[in-house]
Amino acid sequence: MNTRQKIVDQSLKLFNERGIEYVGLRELAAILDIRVGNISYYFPTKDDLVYELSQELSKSNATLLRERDSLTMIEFLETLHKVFLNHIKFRCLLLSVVHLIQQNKHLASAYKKTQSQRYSTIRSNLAVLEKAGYLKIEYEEQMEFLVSNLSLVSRFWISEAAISFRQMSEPEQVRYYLKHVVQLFSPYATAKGKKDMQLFIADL
Amino acid sequence: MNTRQKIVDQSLKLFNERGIEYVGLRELAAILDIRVGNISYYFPTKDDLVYELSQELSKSNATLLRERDSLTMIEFLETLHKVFLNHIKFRCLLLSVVHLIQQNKHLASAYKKTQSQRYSTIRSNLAVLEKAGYLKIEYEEQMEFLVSNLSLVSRFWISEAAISFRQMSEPEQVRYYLKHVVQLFSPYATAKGKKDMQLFIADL
DNA sequence: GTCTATACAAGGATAGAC
DNA sequence: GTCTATCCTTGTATAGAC
Repeated sequence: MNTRQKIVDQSLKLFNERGIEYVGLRELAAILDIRVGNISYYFPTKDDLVYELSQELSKSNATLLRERDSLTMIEFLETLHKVFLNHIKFRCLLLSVVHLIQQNKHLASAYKKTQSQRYSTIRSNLAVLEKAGYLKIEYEEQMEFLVSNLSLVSRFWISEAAISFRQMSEPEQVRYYLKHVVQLFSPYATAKGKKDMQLFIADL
Repeated sequence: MNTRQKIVDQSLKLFNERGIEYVGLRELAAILDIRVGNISYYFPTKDDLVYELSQELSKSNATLLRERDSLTMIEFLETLHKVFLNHIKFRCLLLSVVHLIQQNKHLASAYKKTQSQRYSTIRSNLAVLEKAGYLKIEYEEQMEFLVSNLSLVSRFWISEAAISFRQMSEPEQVRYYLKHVVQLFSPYATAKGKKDMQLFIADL
């Protein structure tokens, strides 16, 4: 494996373990048995390295979340499951998302684009689920709320878990928040939708 | 005003403006026209200063959030409004809550205590609202969900606003998320509860 | 193109003079 | 109670070896 890839892989590992802000470049270099300047060669600043990681997360989520012509409730929830697993893989980014966006201009503008796209994709998916008879959404406000709450939970579930559910294993945390999302959708689900949700929970 | 208090006040101001991690003690000292060592005299470490701020937030929230024998839906929402205003006053803490808890042992153990207390207070308040005929909660899972989602939104609304709604003024942000919470409770509200919620929104 | 060595500024922390 | 001087660590920049 080339040096660049080694840096990316090892930094993700360390950042996930201890937080981006608390892993120094010298420590990263020491573990890879290279010198700091060598990291700077591939990534002039630490922000550039973090940006690279953020792009990997963004790409792998983009392949999961896309607009669909047809979609079952099960498929929707399974996609969300995969997105949550991706969040675990890049947990350091989600734990620092606020600071990163405030400090890392490059990352911020990329994030802004993906987020507004993500938002409308979720909305479109929910609309498809309604047409297919899984959801019953009466007012625009309800749609707005569901998209908004789902976005907030998706962004911050891992932060809350880090604070409040450290004793739980990662798969347990994922299950907990997936059930949480199912509960969020419950009041807006048809009988057909509820059946799918129960099946999904049972398989979890 | 004594030096200690000046340090607390000015640090909160600066931390809120630019983030705890990005305000140096030298800069804080310069603005107060004192020297770094003088800050260290009152607060041996930066963490100690931040801990002091966290205690102020904790205290002022504790006077707002307490278990009640009787409670109207309006009162409940007005309390939440005040809590959200408090969050704005100490926004630097909420924006860094994850890192603070992971790094600041003192703060972490204090937070753990208040949080579990907060959780059961919210649950108790919702139970009172149900008894008073504002809410209709059928399963324990629904109660669990409401408490859990309300906690998550309360903790992270300000982080999400910082990322996604920077163009909105602070009062607009507060209104947005209060409406969000009302929407969250809507499916579980009785006619009586819905009436109160509409009144609350109208007065916002 | 790849990597090392080294220097620099800024941050928090601390010992000791007054 | 206040301040100076100093230490150590971090991110960053760059000159130069191969």
